[in-house]
Amino acid sequence: MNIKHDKEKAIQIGLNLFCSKGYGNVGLDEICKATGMTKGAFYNAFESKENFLIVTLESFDKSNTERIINVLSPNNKDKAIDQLEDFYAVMLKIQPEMNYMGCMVNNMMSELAAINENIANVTNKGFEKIINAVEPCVKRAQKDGDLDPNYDSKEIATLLHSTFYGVLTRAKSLGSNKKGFTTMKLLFNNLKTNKNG
Amino acid sequence: MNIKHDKEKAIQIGLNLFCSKGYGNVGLDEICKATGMTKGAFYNAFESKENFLIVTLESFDKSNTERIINVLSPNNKDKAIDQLEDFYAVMLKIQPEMNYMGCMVNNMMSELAAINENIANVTNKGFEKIINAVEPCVKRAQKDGDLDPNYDSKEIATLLHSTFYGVLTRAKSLGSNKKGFTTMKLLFNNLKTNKNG
DNA sequence: TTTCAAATAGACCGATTGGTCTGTTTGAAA
DNA sequence: TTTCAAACAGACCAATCGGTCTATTTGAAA
Repeated sequence: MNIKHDKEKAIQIGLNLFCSKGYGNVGLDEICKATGMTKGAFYNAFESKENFLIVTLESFDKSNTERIINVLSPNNKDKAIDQLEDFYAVMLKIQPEMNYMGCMVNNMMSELAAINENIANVTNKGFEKIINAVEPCVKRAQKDGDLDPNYDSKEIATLLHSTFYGVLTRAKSLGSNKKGFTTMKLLFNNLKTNKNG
Repeated sequence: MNIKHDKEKAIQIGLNLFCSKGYGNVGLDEICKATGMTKGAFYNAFESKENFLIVTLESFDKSNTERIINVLSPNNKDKAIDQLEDFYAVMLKIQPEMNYMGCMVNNMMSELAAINENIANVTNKGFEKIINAVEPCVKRAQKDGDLDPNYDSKEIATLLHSTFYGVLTRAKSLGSNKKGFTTMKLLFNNLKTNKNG
């Protein structure tokens, strides 16, 4: 009985639903319909809707962190600062085709952290992981002289991600990522030591 | 019969509830309990829960815009750049005592814009109003030589507010505004033309 | 004082929520 | 082939959702 595969698929579908519609706006019936599961199958695989959210969040966390580390790892072609700028540009670019899902950690943080301590803890840790994944590339950009080495690399990473979340939220609401590119570009231009870079 | 006063009070209470808990996480029973209204009184005063949200959003919009314009208006004491920096610092500082309400426009944008076109329109307009309220002060800071005049003032205002929303969201989740001050400070330091200002 | 529409109270409604429970199917191990 | 626990189907549940409805109260105008 290969149930592992179906469970993973369900997690992916849940991730899409939660990100594009929000946790409270998606009911169990919709989850079951979208995943092709019945209540029986769902509750055999997951403890509760909240547990499903947490499992889904952890799945996002893992794959997202891996992708960031992969995309921002040192290579011989790209400068660190360009990797950073490209990373956010690509993430923003794909939003329309992924239904403006944005960043699940931030989405759930915004919707649920204030009323659910459990989710607050998970999302806070998820945020921290993202920062830690971005930070090494920031540090390299600082060593390259493209970002000011006098600032803490983790704080720069935090600024990048905080701004990006604000940008994603507005893109989702506008149904357009166009203005977001300008905002991120402006942030990078101001962070760079060489303003004509 | 002076119902106007009660209605305004209800709007303020609703604003607090929606901002600190989210729209979907607050039911009509809770609204009625908090405002001291009955269902009868509530539905006599407002068309629906969604209409109540919109009225509440418009109320926030109005008072928020007025406050921004007031706080960021030219005066002989403060430089424009300091007004801007102080404004965001104060807004962040008061978050703990206002139950980390954050910015209602952004909160509702995040929670509802993707599934409710009506709310998306209202929040997009609200966002625009905020930017327009901040922009003149940015322009003065550019004239003062404290912000780079080569950038569009509205885009700088958009960057400020987008970052601030990311900061507010994380502060709410952490239950602490401490890290937020650092992030906003870092943004301002990088935006300023005189980095030792 | 009488009148009457507006305001209010709160029982009530159908729909939906997350979740449970019982019976059935499945498939690997014995 | 028999066995049996895990997986599954889906009817069912109490609680809650936003909202309605009728009876009652209110208070300014006549």
